[in-house]
Amino acid sequence: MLFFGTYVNKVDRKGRVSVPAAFRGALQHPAGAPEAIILRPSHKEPAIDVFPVDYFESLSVSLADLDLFSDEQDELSLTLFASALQVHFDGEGRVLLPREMAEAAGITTHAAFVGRGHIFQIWEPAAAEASKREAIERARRRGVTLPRRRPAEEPK
Amino acid sequence: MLFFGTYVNKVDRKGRVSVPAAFRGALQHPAGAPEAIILRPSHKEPAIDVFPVDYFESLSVSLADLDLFSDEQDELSLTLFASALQVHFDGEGRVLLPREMAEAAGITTHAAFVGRGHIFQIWEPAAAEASKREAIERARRRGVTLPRRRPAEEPK
DNA sequence: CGGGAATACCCATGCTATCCCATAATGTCC
DNA sequence: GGACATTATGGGATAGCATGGGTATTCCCG
Repeated sequence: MLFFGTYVNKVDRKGRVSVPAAFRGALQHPAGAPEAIILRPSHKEPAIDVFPVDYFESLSVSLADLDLFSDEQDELSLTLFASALQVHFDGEGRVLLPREMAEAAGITTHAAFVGRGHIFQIWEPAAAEASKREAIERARRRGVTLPRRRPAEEPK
Repeated sequence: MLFFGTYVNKVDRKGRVSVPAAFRGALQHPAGAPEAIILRPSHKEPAIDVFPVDYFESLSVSLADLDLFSDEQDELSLTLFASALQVHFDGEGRVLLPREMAEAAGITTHAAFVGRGHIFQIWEPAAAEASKREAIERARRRGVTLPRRRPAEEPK
């Protein structure tokens, strides 16, 4: 399932937000209602990356193949797990935004849920809007098309 | 179950700290509440490595695959077992930090619990923060972010 | 053996997260 | 277009968590 579109929801005074129903639907847990999601501060943008639990687990499987005390395992496990958090839905489909992540993303009263395919992000709405605009502008200037494969790296 | 996230808890004057509830939950002991964990000074970082008892036991099994009396077996068994300690939870989910390990990690009034997948670590909070930041920075520079497969090796 | 320290067990407390119910707004189906 | 289901939101009550301290017990050193 993929995550599409942008939705802005309110953050209540307890720090809760409803995850858009469209996204909850895309989370379709095998056994009925989705239970939880994984949050992680985005390392490139002032936003929170959100992973479905099983997608995140597929990322972490590769770690199990690495030798326990290798440098590689060390570094990856630290970046992957140390700043990630699992949060659970309440009965109404809301989650509690971890204070620290919300602050880092500048989120206060409203949160923008931005679909990005296999994952989605949570932004401060104005920042999300600005970033989107900027990305579109950059893409236009560059004449980006739609590569079917991942480009080697960005020019800059 | 995996260990996620970073939590900072207070060390009381008797040297006790609450293990974060999220971690206790991940310890899921078959027979109800988790009983104990294994602590070991990390040999690469100023921190305490923490293993669930059964995971630690599974490590010792793989150790048995190495030739007895080989240098490798010798070295590993020494580092792995000689300085390891088992500590028990009290009724409130706290453990007593062994003085020596706490000192070696520079832990005084606060302890940071850092999830790393199958294990977690206990750090002095500022040191944990610094190390995490560094690892993320290094990973980003290498372009290794969230690999789904084991990266062959870094280009550079 | 006796005394002191370190440890384990117990209870108390403020705080936060979670559960549960209520309501308004929106969308859907026939 | 009207009845109903779903969604987003709000708030009160409760349970769980982190923390503090008192006290009994054990261990060790003399």
